[in-house]
Amino acid sequence: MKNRKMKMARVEADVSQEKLASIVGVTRQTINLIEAGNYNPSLKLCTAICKALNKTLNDLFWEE
Amino acid sequence: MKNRKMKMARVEADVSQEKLASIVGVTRQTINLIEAGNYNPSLKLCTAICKALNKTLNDLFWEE
DNA sequence: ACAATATGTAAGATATAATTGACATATTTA
DNA sequence: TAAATATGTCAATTATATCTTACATATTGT
Repeated sequence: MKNRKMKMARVEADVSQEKLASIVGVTRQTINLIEAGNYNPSLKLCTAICKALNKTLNDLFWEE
Repeated sequence: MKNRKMKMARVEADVSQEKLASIVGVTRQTINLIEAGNYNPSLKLCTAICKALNKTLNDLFWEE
């Protein structure tokens, strides 16, 4: 399933996929894939994304 | 750095590394490595561990 | 309308998470 | 004390996250 929470947080922070990618040190495609879902990123990457967007793991990656 | 929070949650739930491993579908060594630190598990695995121990991502894997 | 920027996907290569098997040391329990 | 059970760690292999390159479609601004 798509990760809408992450996309919303990114758009709210007004950063492009490419900008976020460069901040956290991955490629644009990786960010795109995470938002598109059917992907299983590493904890380190999830944490870096959260910090870049001023969110926590539960905010962006916890379901239910 | 070691993941003390996860180890404490596991011990509190009274499950061995091996038991937890079988619940979440990985090997004992993988659980051991995560608790020992210097490891970067996948989001899916982190989530499975949290649910097995009745914790959230922030409880076990969020720093600061 | 055009140009620039942003997004969605794909195939093949590389890095690394996770496995398997194995052995040693603790820790618990009879 | 002895026997289980649990933990720590290693080397070699396999599975998969991430990279690279590339192309297409949206979207935004001039």
